[in-house]
Amino acid sequence: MFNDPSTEKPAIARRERRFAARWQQILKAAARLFADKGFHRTTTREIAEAASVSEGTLYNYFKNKDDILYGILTQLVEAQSQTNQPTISVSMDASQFFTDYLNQRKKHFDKNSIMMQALISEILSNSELREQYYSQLVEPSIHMMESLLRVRMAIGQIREIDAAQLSRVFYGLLMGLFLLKAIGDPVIDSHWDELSELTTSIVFDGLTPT
Amino acid sequence: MFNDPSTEKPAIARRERRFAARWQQILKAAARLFADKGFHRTTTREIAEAASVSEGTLYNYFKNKDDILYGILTQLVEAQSQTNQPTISVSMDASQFFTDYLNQRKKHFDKNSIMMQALISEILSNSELREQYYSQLVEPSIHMMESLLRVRMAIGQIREIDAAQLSRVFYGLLMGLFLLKAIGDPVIDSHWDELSELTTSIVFDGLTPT
Amino acid sequence: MFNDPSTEKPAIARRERRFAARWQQILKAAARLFADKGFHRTTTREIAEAASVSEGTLYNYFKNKDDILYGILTQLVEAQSQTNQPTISVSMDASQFFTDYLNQRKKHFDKNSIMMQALISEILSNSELREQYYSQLVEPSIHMMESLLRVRMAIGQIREIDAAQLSRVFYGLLMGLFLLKAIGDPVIDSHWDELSELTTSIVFDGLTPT
Amino acid sequence: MFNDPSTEKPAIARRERRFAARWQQILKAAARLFADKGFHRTTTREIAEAASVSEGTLYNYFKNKDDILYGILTQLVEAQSQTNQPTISVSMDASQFFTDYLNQRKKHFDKNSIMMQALISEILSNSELREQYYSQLVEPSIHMMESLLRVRMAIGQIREIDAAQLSRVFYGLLMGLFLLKAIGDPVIDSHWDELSELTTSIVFDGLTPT
DNA sequence: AATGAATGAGGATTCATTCAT
DNA sequence: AATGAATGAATCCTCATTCAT
Repeated sequence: MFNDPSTEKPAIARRERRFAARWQQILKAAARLFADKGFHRTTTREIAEAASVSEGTLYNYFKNKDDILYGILTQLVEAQSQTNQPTISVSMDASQFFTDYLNQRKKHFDKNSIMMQALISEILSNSELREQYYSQLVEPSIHMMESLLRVRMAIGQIREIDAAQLSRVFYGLLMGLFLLKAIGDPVIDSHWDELSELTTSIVFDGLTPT
Repeated sequence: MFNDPSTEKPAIARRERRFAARWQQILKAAARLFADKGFHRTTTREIAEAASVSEGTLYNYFKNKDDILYGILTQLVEAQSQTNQPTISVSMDASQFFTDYLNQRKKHFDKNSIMMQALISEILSNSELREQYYSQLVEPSIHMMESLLRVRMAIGQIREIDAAQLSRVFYGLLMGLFLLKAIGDPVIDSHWDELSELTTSIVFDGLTPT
Repeated sequence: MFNDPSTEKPAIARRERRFAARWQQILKAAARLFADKGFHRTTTREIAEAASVSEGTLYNYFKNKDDILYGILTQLVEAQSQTNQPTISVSMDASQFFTDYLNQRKKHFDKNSIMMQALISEILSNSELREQYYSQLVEPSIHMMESLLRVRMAIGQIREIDAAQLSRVFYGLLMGLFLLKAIGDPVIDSHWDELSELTTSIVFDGLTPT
Repeated sequence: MFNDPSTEKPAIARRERRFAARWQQILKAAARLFADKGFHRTTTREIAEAASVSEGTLYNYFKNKDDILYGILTQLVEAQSQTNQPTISVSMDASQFFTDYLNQRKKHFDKNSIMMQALISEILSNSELREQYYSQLVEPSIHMMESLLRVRMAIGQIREIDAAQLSRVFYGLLMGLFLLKAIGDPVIDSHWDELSELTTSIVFDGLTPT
């Protein structure tokens, strides 16, 4: 009788929004803790406290502790899919494009660094998570990079190299720098913002003196 | 009663060798398990079983479970200090030298990959271990690379770039490729042996078409 | 949402009562076991079983196994502080007063004998517990006894003796008799109720024949 | 052939003496540790170290850890049986006799206080040990005291009181004072040497003012 | 939907005892 | 007879998960 869709749907939407907000709130708290002390050293009690909810409530939003980890992955995938698209203009100068691309990746790292740090450690010791991480985050990135490189090669802006390998080398470089930062290297940390240009300079012009 | 060194010292030496052997045996077993399922998902019972000793025996060789981790680190440090020395001949062609260096690092990675995988995950979530890892393994490597680069710059074999940053970029590249392999990228895996040359080619000659 | 104190406070109070009840329930069970087989021979599993809770629940009420011991001490201190007050009427005949006092202590012993037996053994081998026991239970008792004695001396009901030492002798006597009972002496056990009078008779009239 | 008893027996005796010496050495070390930290908090490794022998050697001298405790008891029983005899002279003045007796007990306590402290805690939580302690140490002492008292009563030196109970009261008093000292009462500790006279004075002359 | 007490399986660690050398 | 490494049962405690309120 009272089921007026015009009032009911907003109610559902509101509930969904509330749910999503709480979900995020828990996720954020957990990510911060995972990044800080690692997944296994973080207790559900700590997560609950940090998220200002009770321990029981966690289980209304996540199936179990592992599920929070997968939630962070999902979040990261979404973040990346939003960042990736608006990147390229073929006409642009190749090295400028490359610097831009690196900067964009760096921005993405910076913005999501807590979630990435929350995951990275577990990725290396949890094979299921690792596979999902690879197929949902790493592979798409590499594939996109690969096809961008192919385009540049096709129009002669960069020389012909195995694009599959080249894209891996670049992706590896990015991960490596991120890792080195995470491990606490002071030089990387203090020059974090100049690294894109340095890398571009190395990669495009080479080390051979002119 | 009669402290005949010719009989007593060997007895002590034998004991020491037995101790070292057992220590290694446990360490190896633990490293394999840590690399496979992570430190926290590995139980002391599993380590004991894999090392064919009793659980109690573990504690005759290691203060606690964490101590095994530090033992692996110690082992890695030793392995690296043995690998690092015989590196360079200044006269050599710069890009050849670079390829050799990468190959040597790669060999080191390959030989100690289990121990590295055993550590890497924990490094990212255990700050004490991380600091030790950085100061005992990463920093020395980077410093060595840095001084090698300075020499090459001084003699004009490579152009002048901030050596501190450059060495980080290279070290990051190495770590990143190792990580990408650990994460299971098939392209990296199947071309693992060609990567040194590819990387040298990129880094020295650049991507710009000639 | 509406913080109606009339409903909220009782809820908290109810929780507190529930907590206190469980706390007591565990304490009682533990005290009985400690008194019977000693602290170290009692396992947390046994305590849990005897208290009809799970092992984990113990740790919602006590920080660790030692903490149960300190809980028993706390309980004893409270019991004593309630018993101690209603003791004296100065006008009373000195030996009558003394008998009354002994009887009162005896009643206290009897009522709390399980808790005392639970503690006594550990007190002798755990210095921190011993110090707390001394300062919270023994010393106050002795001090009270001492001041009572001083009053009686002042009004000439008992002769002048070092009150500090005298009160220790009495307190020691009480402890010794309690111990002798705990050790299982049959004579003490069967004459437990007459001991106050006997002791008074010895202490006041002396052993010298009249 | 070579079994010349005149040389063999001393050899055996020497071996026995060596055995007894080691046995004592271990016992002393253990008693000190038990007295200090309690039986359960003392490990066999600690005993071995304190006695300068290996852990395995302990088991050549004692069946198990408990057996060391019974060894201490045995030692104490011997010590007491040697102390007890040369005590009394009926002719002596009763209160002098009593002071002497207390002093002798006190000396015994002082001399064996470490062994007593080693045992006392366990006695209260180990029923088998307690029973042995009672029948071998407490009961004989009480019985001796009782018969001494009966003699004094018979000759009219002290008035007629139930000797069984009286001897318990005295024994309890002694134990209580010892306990109070063990618990760390400073007054008892600093007046330890005057307590015999004070006690005699109380017990013989009573508290009633003359 | 939220709470947090209760649960109990699981895990690291200790330690008395054994036994090969 | 002495040693001390090896053993593994036993124990305390933690923590993810459940469920009654």
